Amino acid sequence: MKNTMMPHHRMTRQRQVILEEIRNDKTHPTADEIYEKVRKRIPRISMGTVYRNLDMLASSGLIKRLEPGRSQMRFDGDITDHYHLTCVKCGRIEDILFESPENSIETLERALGHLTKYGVFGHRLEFFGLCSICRREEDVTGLVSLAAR
Amino acid sequence: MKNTMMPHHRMTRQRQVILEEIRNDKTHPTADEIYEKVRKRIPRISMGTVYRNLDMLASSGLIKRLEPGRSQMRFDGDITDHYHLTCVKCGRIEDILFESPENSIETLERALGHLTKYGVFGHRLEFFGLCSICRREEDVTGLVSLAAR
DNA sequence: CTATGTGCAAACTATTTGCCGTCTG
DNA sequence: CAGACGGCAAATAGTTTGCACATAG
Repeated sequence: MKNTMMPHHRMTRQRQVILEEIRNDKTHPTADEIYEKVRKRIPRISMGTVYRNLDMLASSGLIKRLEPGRSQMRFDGDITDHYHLTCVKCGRIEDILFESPENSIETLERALGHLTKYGVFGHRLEFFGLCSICRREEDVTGLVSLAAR
Repeated sequence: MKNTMMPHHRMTRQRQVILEEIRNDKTHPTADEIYEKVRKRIPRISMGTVYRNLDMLASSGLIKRLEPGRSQMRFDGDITDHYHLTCVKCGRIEDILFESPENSIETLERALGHLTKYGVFGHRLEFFGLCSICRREEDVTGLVSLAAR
């Protein structure tokens, strides 16, 4: 009752290396950042191969495709459920790990759970703010005035 | 204590018509959909002008720029706070108006409110499911199996 | 008047694809 | 050894930009 006519996927060296590099990268890299890293190990690899593999790996669930509005796609080797913070200053994407007093994420997830009853199967929740690096630079200097996006 | 060196914006006919067309369109149109509509009223308008004005209108807050991952930008003349449902089948974007028993959105917003304490200024929350049109087609036939995205 | 905006066309960026030879299973 | 895959280069799609003229305020 499964795998009827499913194309068979091979684990080529290219695919293997791409997967490894994404898994070893906590920065949510773009396709060309991945390309550069992989190229150090497989110099003649092409961008087309990288994209094809990113597609394949994402649709088979081995990696996650992030889709920040506007800018390019980014990829995440961490496929466990978590949210991201997109930095409004530098564009970097960080994981959000709230162990807040209010357990906000749990409240959120509970609320989101209710929605599935109304025809919603999934959601994407993204946060905007300053990443840890930009927060440091910004310091007490000035608070960022943020147009809601 | 304001408007120091701010460029002055003119309300040209092009800008006016673009704004009108977006405001009269509940479908969250793409740039080229807007272009086609505007072209019926200003035949010689160019795509460049449409894009420049969409940028300007969005950054001045007169319209909202939606940024569905992958696909093109879409725009919304309704700038009041609301969430969207992106149809996983046809890509259409609908407004979500939950007046659910659990008041899920209120719970959500309350939870999201807490996060601002932790350096998050804004968020984007998108839902995935079937839009009203595709829901009708799908009928009782088959439930969509949805990879979490 | 003059800075802001327009039309046009060319440029750009990220991503996708066709072709054909290569290699995995 | 067949079908999946890779390299290469060209093609796309969406969006942006430089330029010279037009126009709102």
